[in-house]
Amino acid sequence: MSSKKNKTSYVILGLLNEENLSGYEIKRIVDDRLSFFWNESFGQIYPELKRLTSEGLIAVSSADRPVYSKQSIKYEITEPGRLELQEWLKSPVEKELIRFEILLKLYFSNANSSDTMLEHVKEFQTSHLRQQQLFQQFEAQLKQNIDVHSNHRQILMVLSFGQKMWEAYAAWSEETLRLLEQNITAQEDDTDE
Amino acid sequence: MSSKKNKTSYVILGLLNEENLSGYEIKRIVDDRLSFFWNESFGQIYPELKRLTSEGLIAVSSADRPVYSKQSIKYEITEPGRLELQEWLKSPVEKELIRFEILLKLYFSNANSSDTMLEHVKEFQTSHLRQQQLFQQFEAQLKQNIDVHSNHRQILMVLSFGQKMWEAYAAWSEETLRLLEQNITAQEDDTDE
DNA sequence: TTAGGCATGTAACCCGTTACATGATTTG
DNA sequence: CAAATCATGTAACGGGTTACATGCCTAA
Repeated sequence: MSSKKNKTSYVILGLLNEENLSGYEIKRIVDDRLSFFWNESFGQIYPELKRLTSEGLIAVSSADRPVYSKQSIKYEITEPGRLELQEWLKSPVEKELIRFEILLKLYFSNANSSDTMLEHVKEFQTSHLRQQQLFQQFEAQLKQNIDVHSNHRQILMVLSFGQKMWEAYAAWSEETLRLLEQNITAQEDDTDE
Repeated sequence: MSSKKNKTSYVILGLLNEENLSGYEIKRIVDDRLSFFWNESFGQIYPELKRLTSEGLIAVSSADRPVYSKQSIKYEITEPGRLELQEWLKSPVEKELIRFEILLKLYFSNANSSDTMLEHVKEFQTSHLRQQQLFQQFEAQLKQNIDVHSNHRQILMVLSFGQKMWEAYAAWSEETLRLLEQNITAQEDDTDE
């Protein structure tokens, strides 16, 4: 009911809606599966778990917490929590937040710094290629045992977004590397004269 | 020298490196030309201008501040400021920051909320199409009077990134809308039986 | 003359990361 | 048994948005 929560709370509610999890597990799932478009830190997750518990949107799961495994605290979503999640799903999507430092640097660079930018773009290219490959494994797994009754279809749509982004990154990297190399050769010809 | 400044300071230094500007003009330029991968608010710009001035990296430009136009304060970059900018250009690029709320919602949605998601994706599609068209105008302008001696080439590389992203957004939107529509029809068939 | 854009600035607040602290459990 | 990983949590700090306050200037 008391809407306008921070996004971390919805990440928690969304994940708990599927299965009972501890704070640590939530962090791992976000890192493993959502990291290409989202991230959370422990410093957000743990306090938020307490807050959501005090508000009754989630609860410590006694079923998942047998005496012999004390150190991990699993949480489960409550009915009010599910309602809150559904309401958020329907609310308007906020504009995405994007900050590409590499584009900022490129924008402020000039012909003289082409060699520096070349290195930056190369790094950009390889790091994204690595990330893309990791996600392709996950995608292949999902596609094999697709379950119509869970949200596998939705997850595939999300991964498809990532896939298209990475393709765009790759195409841009190659194009830009070519252009920067041209700049460098042109520069060298200049100084030769 | 005292490195590790916030990003706002480099945006300011980068823009002042091209021409003398006021805080208000800086904000407008960021909104007009960088908004697809960066943004700044007045609450960051004005205090940062003061800080950079007190550090001697920029200075109030007396030349650009004739008595008759008092209300606008133009700043110019200093030599130490240019050095600081060059150092930052060479430093490693920080990983980009991305948060797509629409993907979060899609990830946590299920077959039952396909109609809601359909609306969200439609909104996503049109808003990006609008933005893309605005930037295509700017790009066309730039390409006509390309100046080799300023950083026009670099700006075109940045715009090409945006172009490829928007193409990816468009392709994903269409693909996803089709899939969601399929979900909805399948759902209706289900309830018909 | 009044509305809208130009222009600067501050304060409150929220968000988010990082560093730190602590301890249990597992594995080589 | 030592190192890595699992696990929870807090505090400090810095980043960044929003709201607010103020006033000038210009064009309908």
